[in-house]
Parts: sequence; C-alpha cells; structure tokens
Amino acid sequence: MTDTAPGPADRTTARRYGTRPTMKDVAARAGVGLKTVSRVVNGEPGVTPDTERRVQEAITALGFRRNDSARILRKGRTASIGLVLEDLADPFYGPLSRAVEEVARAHGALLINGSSAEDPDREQELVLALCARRVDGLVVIPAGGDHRYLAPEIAAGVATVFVDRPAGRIDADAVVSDSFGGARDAVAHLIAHGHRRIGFLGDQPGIHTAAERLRGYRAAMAGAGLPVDDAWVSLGPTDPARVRAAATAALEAAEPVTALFAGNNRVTVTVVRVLAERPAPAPPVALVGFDDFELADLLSPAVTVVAQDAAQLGRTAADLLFRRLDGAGGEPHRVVLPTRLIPRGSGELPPSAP
Amino acid sequence: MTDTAPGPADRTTARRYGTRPTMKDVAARAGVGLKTVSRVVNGEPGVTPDTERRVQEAITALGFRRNDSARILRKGRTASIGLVLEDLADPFYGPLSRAVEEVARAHGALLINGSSAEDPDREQELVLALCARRVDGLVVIPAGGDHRYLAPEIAAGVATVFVDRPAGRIDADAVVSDSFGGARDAVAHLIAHGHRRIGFLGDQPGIHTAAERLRGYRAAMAGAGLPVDDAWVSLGPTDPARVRAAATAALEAAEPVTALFAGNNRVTVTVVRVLAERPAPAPPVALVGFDDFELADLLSPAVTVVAQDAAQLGRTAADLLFRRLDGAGGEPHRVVLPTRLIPRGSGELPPSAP
DNA sequence: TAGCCTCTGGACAACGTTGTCAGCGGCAGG
DNA sequence: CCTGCCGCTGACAACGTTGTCCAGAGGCTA
Repeated sequence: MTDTAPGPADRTTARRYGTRPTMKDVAARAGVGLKTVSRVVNGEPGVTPDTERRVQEAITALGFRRNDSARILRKGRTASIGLVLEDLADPFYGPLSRAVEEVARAHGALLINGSSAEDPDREQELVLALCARRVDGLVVIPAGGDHRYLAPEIAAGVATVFVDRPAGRIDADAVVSDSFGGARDAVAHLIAHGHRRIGFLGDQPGIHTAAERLRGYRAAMAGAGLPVDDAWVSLGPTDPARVRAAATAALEAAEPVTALFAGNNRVTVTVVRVLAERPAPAPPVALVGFDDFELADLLSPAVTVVAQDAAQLGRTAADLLFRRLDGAGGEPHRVVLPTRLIPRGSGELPPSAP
Repeated sequence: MTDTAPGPADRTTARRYGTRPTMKDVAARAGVGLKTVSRVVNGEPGVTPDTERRVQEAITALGFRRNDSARILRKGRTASIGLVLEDLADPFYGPLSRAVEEVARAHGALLINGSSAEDPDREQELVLALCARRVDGLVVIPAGGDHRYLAPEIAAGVATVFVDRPAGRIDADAVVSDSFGGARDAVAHLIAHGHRRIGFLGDQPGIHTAAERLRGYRAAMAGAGLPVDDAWVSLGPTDPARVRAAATAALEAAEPVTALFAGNNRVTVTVVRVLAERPAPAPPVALVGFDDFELADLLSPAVTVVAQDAAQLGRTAADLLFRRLDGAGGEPHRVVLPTRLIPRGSGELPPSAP
C-alpha cells in the first residue's frame, strides 16, 4: 500500500509523502557519517568548517528537521511542561496560562495544556496523558478532590505544582490565593458599610476555593454577630441560569439581602447583569466580587472587588516547578498569595432599608 | 554518578529516581513476553484473561505508564496539534484556543500552544519547534507576513491552517472573519446616524486584519463621499498609552471627530476609558468597536460592536485541519466567516455638532 | 493416530536520535 | 625515523515501543 503511493520521479531521493529526511539521509547526501550530522545539528565542537558547510547544505537541500521524539526518547527529558486548567476561555485562566508559558519559555520548555472543564475524570485523563508524554513537570489546577492517582508519577520524578487550589489527599506543592482572608475582608467591608443581610453566591462546594470563600463569609458574619439565612447562600455551577436563580432567591427572600458577595468572576458578571435588569423602583443592592475583571471600574456603579493576580499565581507556580526540576528538594511548599480589596463603589452603597 | 544516587533498599526493584519501569520490566514481573504486555496495554486481542490479569497486576504494582515518546517514534503520528497565537491572555484568543482544543480532543489529540507576542521571529521559532516535535498539524495565527519558511514543512506533510489572518507569501488554508465587510458596515452605521467626521484607531498596519479594517473604513467613507482627515486615523501597537494618545489626537483635531471606530477589542476598551474620562462639558462621542467583549452591553452607553465569533473561528479552522489530516486533498481553502453588527447605543449617538 | 488448523505467546527488527569508543591522519619531540 | 598525542570522524549500541513473523500447544477431523 505505502509502496504504491505516487512518489517523485527522482529515484535517488524518492520518499513517500509525509516521510521526512533523517540524519542518515543528510549524512549520505553530505558524504559524511551519521554522528557528524548530529554534531552539526547540535552545535557540538570538533567539526571542520568545510565539513560543517557540506552538512548544512545537505540539511537545507533536503529540508531536514531534527525529530525531537527520537531525541526525547534518547535523552529522557522532553523540555515541555503540562498545564491542566479548568477552561482556557475563562478570563481568569488566560493570563495565568500565559504567565506559565513565559516562565517555561525562559527555561526553554514548551507548554502543553488542556482544559478539564471542571470534570475530575477528564482532569485525570489529561494528567495521565501528559505523563505518558513524559512532560518534565506539571502545573495543575485541580478539578477533582483526590489526586492519589498522581502519587506514582510524582514518585517517578514528574515535578508537580498545584495552583489556585491545593491537591486532594496527597501532599504536594501548591500556590493559592488567600481565599478565606479575601472573602472575610470583602464581607467585613460590606458590614462596615452598614449591611446586615448579606448573601453569598459561590462556585460548587467541592471546589476548595469556593469552600474557603464560604468559610470566610461565615467567619465575617459570625465575627459581627450577624445571622446567616439559608436563603442568602447558594453554591453551585457558575452557569448564568443557576446564578440568576440564586441571586433572585436571595433578593426576594422573606428577609431580602441588601448586599451580595459573589464568589468568582463568572458569578460576579452574572450578578451585575441581574442587578442591572431589576425594574426601576428596586432599591440598589451592594456588591463585592471575588476576582477583578476588565471594565469593572467603568460599570455604574463600578464594581468593588477582591483582586487576586492570576498571572502572579501562574508565575509563582511555574517558578517553583522549575526550581524543583533544577533539583530543589525539601518538603512540599504551600504558597499563599495575598488578595487586595479594591473599593470602587458597588461595595460602598449603603443598605437600602434598615 | 548516577550509580551513587541513593536508591530504595529493595534490590530487586531498585531503580534510580526518575527512571520509570518499561514494558520489559512489566513483562519480567508478569513472567510473559514483551509483546504480550504491549498487547494488553493497547487492548489488542489474543491474550487469555488469565495472562491479561497477571500483566495488569504487574502494571499497577510497578506503576508502569507507557512512554508515548517511544510510541510516537515507532508509529509516526503524535496525536497532537500545535496552536500558535498572539497572546493567550487576550480575551479574544482564549475562546478560540479552547474551541481548537475541543475539536482536537474529539479527535484524540492533545494541544500544544505558544504565544508569539506578535513577534515574527518568535512565531517562526515556535512553529519550527512544534514541527520538530512532529505535531500532526498546526493552527497558526500569523504574527509575521512571510511564511515561506513553512513550505518545506507543509510539503513534508504537516497540515497547516491559518486563522484570523491569512498566510503571507505562501498559499495555505485560512479561516478568517470578514474584516473588510465588518469595518465597512460599522462605519456605514455611524454615517447612517449622521456622522461625517469619523476616526479609525487600529492595530499595526502590518497585520492583515488591521489593514483590511482600514480598507473597510476608507471604503465606507469614500462611498458616502466623506473626506478622511489624517489626524483621524491611527494604526499602531494596541498598548493603552499609544491608543490614548491617538484617540485624544482625533478628538482634539482641528476638525474633531464626532465618532470613533475602534479596530479591535484591545483598542475599544481603551477608547471606552478615554471617553469615560473626558471632563463633563465634553460632547458625547459615538463609538463602534470591532470584536464583541464581555459586559459591553452594561456600559453606559452600551457599546455597539461588530461581533466575530472567536470560538467559531477556532472550531472551523480545527475542523478543516482534521479533514486535511484525514486525507482531504484539494487546493487550499480560504474560509471567510461573516461578522455581525450589534447596535447597543454607543454607535447610535447622534453627532454632537453639525 | 496422523495431519491440520486455531489460538496464544515470544523473538526480533525497526523507528531516529545521541553517547561511547575506537580509528586514522598529522605533527611535535626524542 | 619512531613514539605519542591530538583533532577529527564514523561504527555501533541503546532509548521503549510496535509490527512481523514464527513456534508450540491443543483440539478437531479423517
């Protein structure tokens, strides 16, 4: 079958379509040995300028490009790292991914990435596929809560750093934001502006950051001696329909909230929409969102947020990863990056009814 | 050196840290042949349930994971595609990248991506690195204007599809939006609302889409018999400082513009800021932006845009790529996706002075 | 019981590269 | 003139997997 494929007329260089020249071909054409070609390609010393020139000519004439799969197989290092995140299309992960890429690039590595879509099975599938590719290291934003499946890989030498959320049921490096503290600050900010009935709309409770932010919310409320009505709190998927329903429920509860704390940027955006769409006589509702987002300052009112630096998160994780790859040992690190409250107006609205 | 590394005490399974078990190890432990392990790992038929069980046990006991580098070397296909774009952190490219990833996933392929940062050299470096990895196909958002360096790769069988902008100086598949038509519609819309002095702020003129949008702008102006003042038009990098300066220049020209057409989402966002910051007595200025963006509808005024579907762009390109990989031949395709004008208010403001 | 067929399992080469090692000149010193 | 060394080059094995091919066991038929 392959032999019957039409090839170029030139018998001496006849190759099937899709078959690339190898160092052997280059060596034959240049009239040198295989290893000499390897030396030239890798810039190793010990090659006469004349020989080198002949090899270079053969390389360009044949359009040779070194096959890195073979190189990787031989050398054992792939010069690539894997990044598993939730959704590349989420504006929170774009900058994070880019930051990881830049660090990788500085270390001469390529980035292979995949979206888990917040599905633990898909996360595992992706991670193991990356391990099979023998990536040198992994940066993982966990979707699942159990990463014991990674233990053999880590033991085998795949450096792994978790970002945004810690690993589940194994001890591993992690770089996270201070979700608890940020959430507590956000809610305390609302309380300081006179609110007593504050709602919390968050991501799925299984997600570590969501749970931490809920904990921060409860801590702030408890700290101020305020009760929390079940109708004010809702955790779940961040699709607009669910968030809309949850926001509406909190706003129309028997004891309606006068302020909302949104657990991440997806939720915040939907809440902004809900608040903007309320019919005219509705009283203004205060809002603080976790995660900054573009144009938050140009909405009216501008949206007060607890900002975390996604790029910094990615950079820190990647730096840690490469330090591990360079041989840094020691116990797993847990790095916690601070968050920053940015008051812009929406969080400073007074409660509409006492 | 390697032999002096501390290893586990168990001599029978002693391996250097970082060395993984191979099929040979599994075969030895299970007491079967190498090929039998291969059969089990790949789910090939012809293995008794009992043998299969023994092999599976050995696999889990040793923590074996197939080395895909070796597999790739042997099989010739990598089941991975490369995506080279400008900046993963740009909200336009996130969804595009995700869409490409989903299509790749449906075909069992991984996605390796890299950001060119709009630097032609970096683009070439990335593309060639991906070719050396023997990706099966490439999706490229070109930064440079000359892709002749890719010709040997394409000839060697690397399927390549360009997205968002066509390839330069080679004939290749491309999937683009109708920049010219979209821009013409946008400007025509402003003209229909009474504007006669309309500015255009675009990306660098070397970028195909920027040039096309400029052409659309000029076509619409010429079509309405309107003159274009040089002070109204500015193309260049999209960093906020430059865009601010350009916008200010157009707004404070001898003949100030009453409307602005922004050439992409980065520019639009900065223009929105500039307009929002103008001191009170300043007359309102109409605005239409190329590219939709999140929350555009919630600004005041809401921003009228020419929307292009980034995800659709990516999906279409990836579909085309995999069709090529599945053997679809024929001349290079040029797919042009339509744009859609979404009136929201900012484009419908009347000119402030006749 | 001989012969044939099926089914399972294993030996071996090959993929394209790099590391090791040995050979072959030429040149300087004795 | 011989010895030893050095600079350049190439032969060969190995990396871990898969495809090809063959051997042996066992069951069936004649």
